[in-house]
Order: sequence, then structure tokens, then C-alpha cells
Amino acid sequence: MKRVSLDMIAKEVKLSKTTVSMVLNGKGDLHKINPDTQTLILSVAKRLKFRPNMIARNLSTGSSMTLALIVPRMIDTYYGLIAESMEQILSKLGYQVLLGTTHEDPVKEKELLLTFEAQQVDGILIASTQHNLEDIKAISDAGLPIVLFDRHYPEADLPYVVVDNYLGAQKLVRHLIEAGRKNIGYIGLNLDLTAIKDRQIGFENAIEDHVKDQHNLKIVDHKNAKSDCRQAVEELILDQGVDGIVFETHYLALFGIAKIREMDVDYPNAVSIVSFGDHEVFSIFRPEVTALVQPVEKIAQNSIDMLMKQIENKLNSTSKLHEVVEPSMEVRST
Amino acid sequence: MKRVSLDMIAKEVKLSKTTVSMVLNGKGDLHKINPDTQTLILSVAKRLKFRPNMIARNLSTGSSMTLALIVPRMIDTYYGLIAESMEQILSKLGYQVLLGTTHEDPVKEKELLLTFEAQQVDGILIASTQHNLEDIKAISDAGLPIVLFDRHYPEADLPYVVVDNYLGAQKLVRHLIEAGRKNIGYIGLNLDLTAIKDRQIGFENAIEDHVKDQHNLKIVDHKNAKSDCRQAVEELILDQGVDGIVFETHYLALFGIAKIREMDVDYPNAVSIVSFGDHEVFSIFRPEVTALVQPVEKIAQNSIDMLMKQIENKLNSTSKLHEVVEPSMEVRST
DNA sequence: TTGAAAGCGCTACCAA
DNA sequence: TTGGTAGCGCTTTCAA
Repeated sequence: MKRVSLDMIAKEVKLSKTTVSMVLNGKGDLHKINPDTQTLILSVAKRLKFRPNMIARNLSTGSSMTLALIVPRMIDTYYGLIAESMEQILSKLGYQVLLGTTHEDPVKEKELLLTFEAQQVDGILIASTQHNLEDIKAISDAGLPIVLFDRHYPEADLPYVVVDNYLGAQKLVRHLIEAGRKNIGYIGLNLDLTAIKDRQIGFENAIEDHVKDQHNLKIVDHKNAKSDCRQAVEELILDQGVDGIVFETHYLALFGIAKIREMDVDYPNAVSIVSFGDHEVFSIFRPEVTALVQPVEKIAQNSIDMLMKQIENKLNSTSKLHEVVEPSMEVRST
Repeated sequence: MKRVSLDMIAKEVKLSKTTVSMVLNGKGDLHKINPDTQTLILSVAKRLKFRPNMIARNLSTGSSMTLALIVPRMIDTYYGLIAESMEQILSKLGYQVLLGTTHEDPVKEKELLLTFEAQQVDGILIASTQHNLEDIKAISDAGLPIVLFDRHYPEADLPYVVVDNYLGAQKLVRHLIEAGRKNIGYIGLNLDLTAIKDRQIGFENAIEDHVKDQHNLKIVDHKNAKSDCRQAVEELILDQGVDGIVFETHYLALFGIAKIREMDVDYPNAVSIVSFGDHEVFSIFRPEVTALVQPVEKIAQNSIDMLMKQIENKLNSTSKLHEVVEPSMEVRST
């Protein structure tokens, strides 16, 4: 149960902790330690199954080689993908990742932020609830590197990587219009997020640009997304007579499709749909669902690059820490 | 940038680190510290925005209040759910969770195990590749609490929580048989996992029990799951003439359904299907897909309970550290 | 009721 | 080429 420490190895080889430490950290040659001494130390360390106590090292160096990843939830396949992507990249860089989920609760987010800060993480990657500017700003001001991804605070000068939500919504509408749809509806969430608002504005403007006076915009409660969305679909189709619907997120699309199938409508001929955000099943559904795909790997990679720049303090004046990536259409059958 | 430390607070209030430490850890009354002194310390700590350095505390106490969660991958919604469940429970218990994904690679798993051990985690929750008994045993023997979930090593006496895969497969077959299916096929993976083997044996036995001589068992390469599965579906239906298929995992079912829909078969009348493992879209598909659901929350909760028992050293002789939970059928339209 | 001081295990500066 | 030693910031025993 007692772990082997640097000290024990030092005693074993009758050398100082210093020497052992240097060798075990690969700095043997750097400090011109005798090759024989080095091999000796290495072999003893292996024989004794030495595992350095990272906590001690971290306390000493002030760096923990650990980053925090905060997302709203993991069941959302989008964030699952993000998490997976990021974990892979970071693990290659030698970093650990601490996971936190907020469930859109600013209080939980604040707690996570504080705990991670106390935990001495080297940086934070966060898809924020967007209701914690103060805490995030404080953390950033305290010198803890942070990158906001997916959701950001447009009013603050914090590093971020987001997709172009406005453009994305426009692309979706354009697809429907080009497919000959005349009366397009939209179903979105009542979340107070820039990303969400941009999508809604993108939709409204796209509609106004092409087909005047069509404001079939339905906002549903994110806590009752399923039932509210089903009702919105019904109203849009039955009352408004839409022939196309833009869903603001992949899961709204999922709920909506289920409802449409239960209704007596000729889907997708009478009513076509498109989704902001792809889902693994969209290409399995019949008809296959057309979606706007968010470049997950790019978002993950760029967010991490941006964080690393901060950590390595390579922020020369030219490096911009704001990035908007363009989503692309995956045109399928709807 | 310089963080406030215990020392600074001590100086500020002109008391010792000891006193400050006790008060800030809620042990003020326990040590009979003057109430006035306590309120003073608390207010100063708040004013100075004191955040204890957990690394230092951890080094001192030997506990990190951090647990490691290792899963094969996060894009699998099953593990996404597990991760989410566990993170929620653990966060309430005051633990952090370090995430690691193996992608079924024993080498990566070994690395993760070693890193997490060095990182001084207080415990490990792992859905193993099942090719690392040695390392896992070593870690467990070293006194680091560990719980295997979802996948375990039947030959070793390590704590685990798994579902009854054998029974699950039997339930699936039984459902198909009761629905009048006579010629049932099975599509599984070539993974060397007990869970997988149990499902296959469960299938074979269930078939033998009810309908003799039907061994339409196809094993596909997990690295080419999609294309192999599609081919298996084709062979099963065209060559073997099956009228029912059991899919070993939810994603095999997803691939299979896509293929079936592209084929000229009367689905689900001519061929019905069932899936081992549920998926959010199974109730959205038309027809809705019948699946065996694994009790995620129970698995998460029980695994954590089991880990906590070890951490708190409450292992009296009566507490068994092996648990097999029963999966339940979600009968839908197929 | 409060404080001094010895660690926890490692790193890194300064000497030798 | 190698070692002594002073921290890193906190906890905790023993004293006062």
C-alpha cells in the first residue's frame, strides 16, 4: 500500500533525490548525469515500479496538466462527439480532462468553475449556459486560460470558437426555398443563448429576403421540448399550413419527425423538414433527413489550439482569439 | 495573478494558519475557536475571495476527491448516458470526475490506468477492454478502489456491476418466438468480451430451447461494423430466409434497419427485429423498434455505491461486490 | 482557545 | 556530475 517515492529510490541507489528526479524526468543528459548512473536509476525505478506522485509534482510546478471540459449535457450526441474529440486530442498532448455537466443551470456552472479553479486546472473549455459572464470573466482575469466554444458572450472580449449560426439558419431556409417551399415554419427553443437567437434571426431574415410575410416562428420550452415541439408541429401544419419546417436543433427535429409521422400528412412531399445540427440517424431514417452539420472536429481542434496558445503564452498581438466556423449542408432527401 | 493563500488570511487577521485552516474547514466549533474569531476569519476569507489550493490539500491529506471514469467511447449513447449519470451522482458527493476513453485499445487503457493512478485518484470506474487483467489487478492490489462495470473479468475476484447478458439475449429471442417467428437470425460483434459471448450463448441456447437447428449466427468485425452488418443482414434475409433478427447492440440495429429499408422486404411483417440495448430513436422510427433496455441509472448508482464502500472501507464480510442487474424488455412495434 | 512546526513528495536553484 | 535545501500551500499533532 505504501507507494514508492523518489526518496526511496534515492536511498536505494545511494544518490540524491535531485539526481533521481532529473533522470526520471528525462533531463539526465541535460544535466550531464553519468550514463551509467542514469541506467542504474532507471532500472531501479522500474524494478520498484516507481510511479511519481503527480499531486506533489503539481504542487511543486504549479501546473496540473489537467484541463476542464464543461458542457450542458453528455446525452446530447453533439456534446458527446465534442467530448470524445477533445479527449482524444488532449490525451495526445499529455493532458487529463476533468468533466463537468451543467444541465443549463448557471448555479451548477458556477460551482464547477470554482471547483475546477481550486483544482488548479491549467485551462477550461466551456460551452457555457451564457449566464455566468461575471465568473468566467473573473477566472479569465485571474489568468486562468479559458475558451468558450459553441456558446459565447458576444459582449465580452473572451476567446471563443463558435459556428456561424446566422448563416447556418439561412442556408437551411435557402435549401427549402430552392426545393420550392413557399410557406416555411420554424421551431426553436426558449433558451437565452446567442447561438439560438442568431439562428432565429437568420431564419427571419432569410424568410423576408425571399418570401415576404411568413413568420411562422414557434418557440418551445426547452424543459418540455418533446410535447411542446409536437404541438408546435401540429399548429404549424394544421393552422398555418406550412410546407416546410426548420428545426433549431437535432433533437427538436427528432421529436418533430415522430409527430409528423403520426399525423395524416404526406411527408416529405406535403411538408419537408431540415435540421440545424446533424444526428447519426438522419441518414438511416426514410426519408433521409437533410441537416446542417456543425464541424465538431474542427471546433474541438481549434478550441484546444486557442487554449494552448494561452497556456503557452504565445499570444502575440496578431493571434486573434475569436473564431467563427462555417457549418455545411448535408443535403439528403428532405 | 497571485492567489490568496491561507497564510495571507492568517496574516490579515493576525492569527495562525492553523486556526484559519480549522475555521475554513468548518471545524471551528470542534476545536472551540471563539465564535467572533470565526466570523472574522470567514468574512476576511470572503472579502479576499479565498479559494483553497486543492492540490496542496490533496498532497497533505492523501485524498484527491477525484475519481476516474474510463469508457470505450463517448459517442456511444449508452456510455454517454452512463457518464452523465455518474457525473451527476458523483458531483453531489463532492467528487470530480476524470474522463478517459480507450476505443477498445488495451494499450490506451493501460496508459490511462497508470496516469490516473499517478494522478492519485481516489477510485476508478471502468468499462474495460477486458484485456488488461494484470494491470487492473495490480491497481486493485495496490489498494486503489476500482469497480468494473458493463464489462468484467469473470475469472478474477474484482468488484463489478454488469447486466445479465445471457438472460437479456434469451428475452429477445423469446419475444420474437412469441411473435410467431420461426427462423431467427443473430448479428453480433467479434469482440472478445464476456458480455458479448454471453449474449451469443444466450441466443444459441434460447434458439435450441424453442426452435431446433436454427443457427443463423453472424459475427461481424467491429471495425467494419457498418458494412459488415449490412452484408450480414442481406445474407440472413436472402440466403437464410430468416423472419426475425436479433441485433447484439443498438448501433448494429441502426445499421441493420437502414439496410433492411433499402432491401425489397416487407419490414417488419416479413422480417422483424429486436435490439440488445435501447436508443433514443427507436421510439421515433416507424415501426418503433423493440429493444432490451439496460438500466443505466441503476448501473451507475450501484457501481458508485460499490466504489464508495471500498473507499470508506466499509467492506464488512457480508457486502458482496459482485452484482448482476436484470435488463428489461421495451416491447414496441417490431 | 490558539499556535508552532513537522510533514505530504516533488522540483529547481545554487553550490560543490 | 551530483547534492543540499528551500519551497509549493495545506493539514494535523502536540504544546501552550
